[in-house]
Amino acid sequence: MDEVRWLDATEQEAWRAYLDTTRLLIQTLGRQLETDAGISFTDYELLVHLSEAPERRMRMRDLADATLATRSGVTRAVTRLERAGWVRRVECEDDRRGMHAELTDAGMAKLEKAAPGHVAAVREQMFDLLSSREVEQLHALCARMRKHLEAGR
Amino acid sequence: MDEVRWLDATEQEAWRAYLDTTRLLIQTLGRQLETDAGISFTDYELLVHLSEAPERRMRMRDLADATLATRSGVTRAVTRLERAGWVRRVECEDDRRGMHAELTDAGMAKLEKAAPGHVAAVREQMFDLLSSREVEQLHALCARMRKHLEAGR
DNA sequence: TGCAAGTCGTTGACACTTCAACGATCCGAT
DNA sequence: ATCGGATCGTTGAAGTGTCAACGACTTGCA
Repeated sequence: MDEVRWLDATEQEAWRAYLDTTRLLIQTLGRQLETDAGISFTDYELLVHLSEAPERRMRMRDLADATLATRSGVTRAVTRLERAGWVRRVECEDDRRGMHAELTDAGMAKLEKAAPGHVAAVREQMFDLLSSREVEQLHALCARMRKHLEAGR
Repeated sequence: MDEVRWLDATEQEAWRAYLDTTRLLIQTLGRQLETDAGISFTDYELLVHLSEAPERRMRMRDLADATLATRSGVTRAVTRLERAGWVRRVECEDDRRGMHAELTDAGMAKLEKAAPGHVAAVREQMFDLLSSREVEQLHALCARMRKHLEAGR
C-alpha cells in the first residue's frame, strides 16, 4: 500500500493545459474539415492513410491499427466511405477472410480538395505558434510517451 | 490564391506522434478508470470539476464550458451521474431557468476512490517520462495554443 | 413599463463508436 | 492430413456525443 504521489500545482496546470488544448485543437480541426470540405476528421485521416499506402490500399486490420480504432469501427467507416464513393472494398487474394480498402480516384480527388484547408488549419493552430526547437522537443517527448503506451498494451 | 505551405517531414512526424500519443493516452486512461473504478474518463472529469467548485456545485452552462462539451452533452452526463447517485440537480435561486449540478457525498467518495489509480496512471504514462524542464516547455506551448484556439472560438 | 432579443437547460433525431459474439478461414503441432 | 486454437471482418446491441429546435426565463433598450 504505497502513498499516492499526487500531481503538484505545476504538473496539474500542465496536465489541464495539455488536455484542453488537445480537445480544442481536435474540435477546431474537425469543424474546419466538416464545414469547408464536408468530411469528418476521422474519415479524412482514414483516406490519408490509404493514400500513403502502396497501391492506395490497406487490409482492414492494418487500417484499424493505423487509425487506433477497432476493427468494427473500421468496418463501419469503410462502409460509410464506400457509400460516398471514396473507397472500394477489394477481396484479398492470399487470405480469403481478408479485405482491402482501396482509395478510389474520387476519394483521392476529395482528399486533394480537402488537404490544403486542413494543413492550413494545422499550421495556424499549431506549427505557426511553435519554434522549430519546440517542435523537436514536442516530437521527442511524444515519441517517448507513445513507445511506453504501446508497450503497455 | 496562395500557395499551400505543406508540413515538412519533421513537422509531419511530430504531428503524427502528437496525435497518436494523445489518442493512446486517453484510451489508456479511460480503460484504467473503467476497469479499476467503473467510471468513464468523461464522467470522472466532470466530478473533478464539481469537487473543485465552491459548494461542490456548478451551473450546467459553466460545466459545459469547463469540460469543453455542449450543453446537451452535460445534460445527459448529469442525468447519467444523477442516476448513479454521484450528482444531484439543484434549482437555481437567482435564475429560474438555471440548474446547478451538485456533487453528492457518494460522488465525492467515488472520486476519492478513483483518483489514486488515475493519478498513478497519468504519472506512469506521462510525468514519470518527462523532465520538469519538459513539463514546463509542454505547458508553455500548450498554453499558447490554447489561447489562440480560444480566441478563434 | 413593455417588448424584442438573448440565454438556459432539455429533448428528439441522428451519427459514430465500442463490445461481444459469430461464421469463415488460416496456421502450427502432432 | 488433421484438428484445435488463432485471426479476419462483420453484425446487433448499447452507450455517448452532437445539432437543431423548443419553452421558459432574463436582460437591455426604447
